[in-house]
Amino acid sequence: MSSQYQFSDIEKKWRLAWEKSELYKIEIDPNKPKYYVLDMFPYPSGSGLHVGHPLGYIASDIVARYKRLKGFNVLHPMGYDAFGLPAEQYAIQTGQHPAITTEQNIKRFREQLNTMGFSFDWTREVKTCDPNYYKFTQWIFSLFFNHWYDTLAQKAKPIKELEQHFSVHGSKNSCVYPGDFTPFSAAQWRAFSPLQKHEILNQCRLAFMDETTVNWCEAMGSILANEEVVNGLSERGEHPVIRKKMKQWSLRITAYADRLIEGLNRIEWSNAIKEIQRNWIGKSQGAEIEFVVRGTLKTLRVFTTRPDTIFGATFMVVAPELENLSEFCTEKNWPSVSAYANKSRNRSEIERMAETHKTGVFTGLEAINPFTGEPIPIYVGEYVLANYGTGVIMAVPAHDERDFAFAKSFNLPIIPVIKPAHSELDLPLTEAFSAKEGTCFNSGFLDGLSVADAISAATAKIVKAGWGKTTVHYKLREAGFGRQRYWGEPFPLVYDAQGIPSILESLPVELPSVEIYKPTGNGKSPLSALTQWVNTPKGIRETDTMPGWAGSSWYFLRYTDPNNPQDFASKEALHYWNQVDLYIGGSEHATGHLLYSRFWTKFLFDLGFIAWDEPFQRLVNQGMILGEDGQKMSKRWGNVVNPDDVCAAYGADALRMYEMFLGPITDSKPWNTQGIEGVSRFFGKFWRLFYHGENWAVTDIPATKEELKILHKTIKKISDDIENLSFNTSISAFMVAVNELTGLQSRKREILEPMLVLLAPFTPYLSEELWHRLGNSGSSNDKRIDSMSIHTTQWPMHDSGYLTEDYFAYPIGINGKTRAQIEFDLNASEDEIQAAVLGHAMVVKWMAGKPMKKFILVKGRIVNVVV
RNA sequence: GCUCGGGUGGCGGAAUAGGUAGACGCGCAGGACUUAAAAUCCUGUUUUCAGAAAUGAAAGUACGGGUUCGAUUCCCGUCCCGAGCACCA
Repeated sequence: MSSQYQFSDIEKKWRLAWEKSELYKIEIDPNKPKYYVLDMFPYPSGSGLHVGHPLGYIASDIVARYKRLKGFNVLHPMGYDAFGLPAEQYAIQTGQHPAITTEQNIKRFREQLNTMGFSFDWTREVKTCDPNYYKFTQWIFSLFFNHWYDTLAQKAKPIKELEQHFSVHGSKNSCVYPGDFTPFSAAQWRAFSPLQKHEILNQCRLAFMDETTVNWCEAMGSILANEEVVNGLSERGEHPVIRKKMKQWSLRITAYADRLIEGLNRIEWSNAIKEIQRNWIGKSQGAEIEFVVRGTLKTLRVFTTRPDTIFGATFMVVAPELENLSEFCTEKNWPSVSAYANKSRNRSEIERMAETHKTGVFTGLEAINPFTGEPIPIYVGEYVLANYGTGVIMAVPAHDERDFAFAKSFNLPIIPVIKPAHSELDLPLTEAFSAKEGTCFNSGFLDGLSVADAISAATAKIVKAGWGKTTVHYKLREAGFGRQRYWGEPFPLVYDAQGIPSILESLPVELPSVEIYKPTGNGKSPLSALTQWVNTPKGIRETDTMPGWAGSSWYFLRYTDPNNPQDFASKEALHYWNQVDLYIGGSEHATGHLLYSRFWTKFLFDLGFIAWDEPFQRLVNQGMILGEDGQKMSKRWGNVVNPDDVCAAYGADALRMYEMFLGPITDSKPWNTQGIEGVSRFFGKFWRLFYHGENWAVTDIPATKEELKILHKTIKKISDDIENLSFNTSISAFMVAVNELTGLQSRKREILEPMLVLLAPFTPYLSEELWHRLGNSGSSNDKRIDSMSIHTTQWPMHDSGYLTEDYFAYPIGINGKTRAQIEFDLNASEDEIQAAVLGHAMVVKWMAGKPMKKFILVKGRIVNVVV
């Protein structure tokens, strides 16, 4: 056995030993409290890892190991989000089946993870592309299909119950979300054809077919989700994206909008992520108001959050995409209006956003402002969006910047109705006064009211007069759930001759093999070419596949019981492992995965499958590790550091320790290759506490009070720091302790053995090795290595008795400036201390004969003399 | 533009129920060991001024104010950086 620290031999030896003994395999154990610590599901890319990737895994592994040592039964699994575009793109390029390349990537990924010494229970590995897994993804989809949302009960209910309701009561009191179908009676329902029934039920199902404007990317031959489009270009590849009507499956996430906002108050996530989700859901409280179109029986319904400004509404604007646009236009004006509308419709998002000034066309019609009775012109204008609110606005140019700009270009009247509470407006206005505080004027019965009061007063009047109602609108859109792609979960359904879908009960519906992976270009997936597969005795299959986020929206539940063939997870496993206690991953998933997972969790909660409705109790977003030049690590900049190289040169323990030492886990910070030397030197120093030259130097001599103080101070610090995920400071504490012990030439088992346990979560290999060299090896015929592994021992308790001091060297300040330091017994009285301080030569000097005004003593902290 | 974070040595960063600013590490400088180098170890290292030195003084946590015996920490204003959202009525 070498007296030197030879990390490569040590790490290899223990890696094999741990694997052989299945050290990290866990089972339900009702006698132990559970702890579930999870890393975000990685996509097994072929390009390998850089040192930034494992950052979160190292942090979660430290917590997992710490919790185990504290006596918790820790669930710490790993798996792969294996469906998705990159594997498919690779298949298109190389003609290799994505399942094969994905499997190769997974193998390599797992090797890299194992090198770094993570304590994953690999018997629980899940892959979203495995039929044994996606069988349940398909099953959950069928649950969405078979449920509707009851707005009164605020939960999902079986569609059968709704059909029952319809056949007895018709649509009356059905409380179905969103419920904007034409009302019908029970008799009518019973008389409806299957197709008519389907069309109504489709408007109720939580998974439904939606004719929507989608983001169509020609280059990729697919629809993209809103979050996959950045500034009118595809996030991946930066291809142009246009808007296109398409029928596809969607999930009715907006039914859960309120609960998704509310739940944020009950979870420990960063403010940033909560705020992003709130913005994304974009709830606004307001009113819908009917404006009569002058000279017709028609009305235009607007949505506004500022009914207090209605006396200043001087025109209206309708969105060009509005279906029934022609109804709100005179015949004479129709040619110019429809020309404008067509142009807008065909313009891409980028073009429309690039437009700096407001455009529009007069419709020739006027509406009556219900409050003033005055007619106001109706325009069609691109700046009004069809898919938000009602697609129609009342424009108040004095108090809205966009309306102001529009009024300026069309020379429309600008009537101010709100002024600052304690000053006057400068008239004429040069810009909109859009503050949400102020006082009403020019506003009839609202004059003198504050904005808040005027909103309630105006709303009350609107409701009382029957002009409208209070409503809530959301920015959140329904979640498009179809991709015209090959490498994803097939939908478990077929359509009959009339196009009515029905669920296939026998799961999984396996993804068939194809010859050509490339999208067809006509908007259909490669599966549509497989006529034999598509045509079944029961009907025609859906050929879209599910999006990448389908499998990742529930994988954390599967880990609790990953090999269960009957259920997505057993009741017992779900009950025992419960919520994820700590979830670590990047913040880029704020509006995708993290929102969808919360949605699915709430849905499964409604159905009674799980007893909690938030998946991740505590979420931590790790920062990025930048290249040494301070730029993002990428091949393009040539600044990528490969963890394999670091492990080979310094060892996995050093990589783990150094990544944690760089700075707070949540911060982005640059990598510095020289910095890792510091960690290496620390290992050397620590090792030399055990070895003096060639010789083993640890003794059983009892430790001194001073040594015990160092140990217990460190136990307390490390325990607190891990709980707070403050790993950088715990590593400093280790270094301080080792420096102090080296100074004392302290080589006692009583100190070093607990120090090793403290270090074990950070440096699993080094700690295990020295633990065994200390003699914790059990008998040679003991086959179960975990009975003697440091990773199954107990975390030391700190004894505050060793930490209390008898004396403290007080800094003595004169008017707040430290001028001297005097040691006092901590039990000394204030009078005693004051007398001694005032008699001290330095104090006398700095008081310079001036009288003392005040004497401040903070016990154990500071003394300050005020003169 | 709006929202949320954040500005501390040459660098990564410590320290906030208000109490000795700069822990720990990197880098740098000097020294020990060595024929020499590497490795290792030791010492110093916020800035300015005075001093040969020990040391002493002043300033200092983006900037300007305020509260306080005392502010990196709390309050007000300004500037800068990062992230998110962005015609959402």
